Amino acid sequence: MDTSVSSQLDSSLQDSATGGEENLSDSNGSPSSSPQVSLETESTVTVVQLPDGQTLPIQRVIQAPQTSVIQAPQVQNVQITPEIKLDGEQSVADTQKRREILSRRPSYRKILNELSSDSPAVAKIEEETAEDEVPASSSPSISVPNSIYQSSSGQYIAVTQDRGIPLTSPAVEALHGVQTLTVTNSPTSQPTATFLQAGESPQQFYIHGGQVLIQAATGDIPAYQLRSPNSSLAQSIVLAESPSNMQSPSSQHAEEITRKREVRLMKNREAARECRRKKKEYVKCLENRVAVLENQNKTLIEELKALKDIYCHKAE
DNA sequence: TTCTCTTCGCGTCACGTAAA
DNA sequence: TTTACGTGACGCGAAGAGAA
Repeated sequence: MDTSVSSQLDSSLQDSATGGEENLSDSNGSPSSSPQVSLETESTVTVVQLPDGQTLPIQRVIQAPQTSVIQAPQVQNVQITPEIKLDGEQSVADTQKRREILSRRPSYRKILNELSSDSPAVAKIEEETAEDEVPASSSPSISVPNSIYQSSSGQYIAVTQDRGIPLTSPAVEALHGVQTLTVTNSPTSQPTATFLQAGESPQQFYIHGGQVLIQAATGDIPAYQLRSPNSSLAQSIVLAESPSNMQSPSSQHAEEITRKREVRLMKNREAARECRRKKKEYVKCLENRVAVLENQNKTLIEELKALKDIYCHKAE
């Protein structure tokens, strides 16, 4: 199942063999109950230190086969960020310090990518989530997801694959019922952004990453929630007035502030979603790593047992 | 069936960091 | 210095599980 085991053995060997920073719970019991063994290799003699303080000098009795986890040819240092270590004895007084540490922790993408550079079996987090975003920059044709969205007031907006978007929504009353929106690719837009123009209507629909920003010519600035049938995620529509139809400068300023705030919230919403996704991936990766290290620990213990048996057998 | 608890995901705020 | 971004923390609601 886990093909990453062998590739990760080398990199994480030091940690488990020397009782490194990671506090792993073995399947046999707690780390304190499992034997702690340190190996010191000199030129020809290997000193095996047992948990009871006893040391066993082994003079090259056997050569561990190449597959042995002890004979790791290229041991790499695995960066274990100390922030990951959870210390149950942390006092309340250290909360602030801990917060500082946590806030300076590199992003999950960075951590995972570092891990993956140590061991290629660890999947990298892609720079961008390409699964649900439209590669507008790579291709002039834009594929709009075939989705039906529902606003918070129960209105439906259908997005069809032939780039037309028939709308039957009072939310866009200026469109007078069913209209088709043509998709235009703004040269200045972001790669994943799409502008929609509603026929001859001055209304512009700005679609980015599942979010729709509607520029309305008239009316208030209601906020709508969109629901994609493919996901349960509620997505918001922000209606922003076009600059051609402004009232007093003060209200214009207020609306500008409101619009900026809505855009910021929308972006932050997306960012939070992405951050959670990365965090989940990161946690999954750590869990895999724990499993691998536990496995290694087990193997090392068995190997040590075998070595002891051989040694005792020879000593007799 | 109803209530309670737990888990999960979301949106928002606050803050730190890196880039412009 | 400003801006954009990433992320921890917090609160909320929905969904599921278990008990009464």
